[in-house]
Amino acid sequence: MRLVIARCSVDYAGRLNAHLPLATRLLMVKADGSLLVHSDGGSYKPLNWMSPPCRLATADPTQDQARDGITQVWTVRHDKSDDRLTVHLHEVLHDSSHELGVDPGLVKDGVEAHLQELLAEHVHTLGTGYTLVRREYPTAIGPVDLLTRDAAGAHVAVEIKRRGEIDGVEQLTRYLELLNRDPLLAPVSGVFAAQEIRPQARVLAADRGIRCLTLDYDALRGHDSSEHRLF
Amino acid sequence: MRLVIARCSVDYAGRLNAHLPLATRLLMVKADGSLLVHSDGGSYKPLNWMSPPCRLATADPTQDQARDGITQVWTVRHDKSDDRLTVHLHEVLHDSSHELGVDPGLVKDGVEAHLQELLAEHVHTLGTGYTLVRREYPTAIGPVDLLTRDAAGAHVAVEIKRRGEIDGVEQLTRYLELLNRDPLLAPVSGVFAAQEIRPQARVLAADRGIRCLTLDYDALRGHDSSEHRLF
DNA sequence: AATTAGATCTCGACT
DNA sequence: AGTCGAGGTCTAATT
Repeated sequence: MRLVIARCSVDYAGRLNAHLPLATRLLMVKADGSLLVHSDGGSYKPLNWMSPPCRLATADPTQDQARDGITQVWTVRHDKSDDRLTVHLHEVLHDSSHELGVDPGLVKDGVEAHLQELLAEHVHTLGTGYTLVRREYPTAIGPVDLLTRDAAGAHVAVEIKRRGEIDGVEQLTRYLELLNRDPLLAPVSGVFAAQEIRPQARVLAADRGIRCLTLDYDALRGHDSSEHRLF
Repeated sequence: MRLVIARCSVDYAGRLNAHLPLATRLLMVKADGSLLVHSDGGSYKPLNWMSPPCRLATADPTQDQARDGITQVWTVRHDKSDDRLTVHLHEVLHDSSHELGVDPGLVKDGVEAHLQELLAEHVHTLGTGYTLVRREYPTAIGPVDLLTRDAAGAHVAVEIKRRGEIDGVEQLTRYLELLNRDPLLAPVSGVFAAQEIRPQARVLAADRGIRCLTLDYDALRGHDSSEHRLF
């Protein structure tokens, strides 16, 4: 990885055209030739970048460019498309290279799949006497996250999201419509379960006769009988 | 901006839990206290990060941690949530700080809205005798980019994209289906206009009887009567 | 503050 | 290789 701090202007041409006026920025050249242009604020997204696979070429300025104070011109071209990034460097304030090696990568925990797993394991969270029929119960338009029965034996379909938004309620509605056509299952009611449920989703769920359930991930995990931790 | 190259492990706890095993990485500390952890590959997304507003605290290792080879412990806490990022530094290979100043920011050009504006202005690009009915013609499922009439007075709906892909053709198909139900408009034909049209999209468009039109952005802009330039 | 739609989205899974 | 869905999505515009 090469790190360059430089006063520079940047132009991107590809899916759109974009221009960065002259200012001091970080230029990060990764081992695969990709380039990131970062300012000293904002979020994790660079101001400008070129994704791999791509190639970086550095060139001397033309006489005209040199007269304008440009000392180097970098051009990064994408291998597959005609996207290109052009950096005009005026002044290099720092330049260092570092050997990083291959990264072992990220280990994640706590995604939707895990919530489903946990809720399947602790189906009593839905209410006393609930039992699990199966996870990923298949329907014509895709699998329902959980199919359960309540204490009275009536079927209850559960849709699980990390963040409960309106489209999740729509999805569950479609499942319920389909499941209720099956005389062996009907009547099937619905539960919309999520760590956080948006007000609008709550309103729509209420309108559709769907119950909302806020999940406490840590509490569910705390009672996890298998007690398997990723780290 | 502070740039640190270090052998480190990283843990994130917040909306999910994630762990990065010990390896050499770039730690970028921005002026607003935000932290980005980058490897020497991948796209512009960091392996791990903390977005502003947040605060970075550095601490000495405990005796146990020091015994494990940890020389510094960084903790970044988000101001508004309880998200936190913990970095255990084992070996610092580089450490430099740089004054970047405020960035003037990105100037974008060539977005879909501008293409639409230009094509509306130069509706003859669609063919001789074409006239504009209106931009953003409303339908039940959303506005059609352009509704026009050809030289013979027949209606033509136009969908505009920067890059024409298959979903754009699907979108236009749905509009055409709807517009053709209106006896005052029918028959309505379609034009799929984009700077670049993918082969697959071309095939689907042909199958649906939709004409494809490749837009030359520079040419359209060159004839722009208003001649307003962003830069 | 909440919501919506777009992104040079990125990223992973599945076909 | 394409397609689909989710993301610690992020981001900006609009209500």
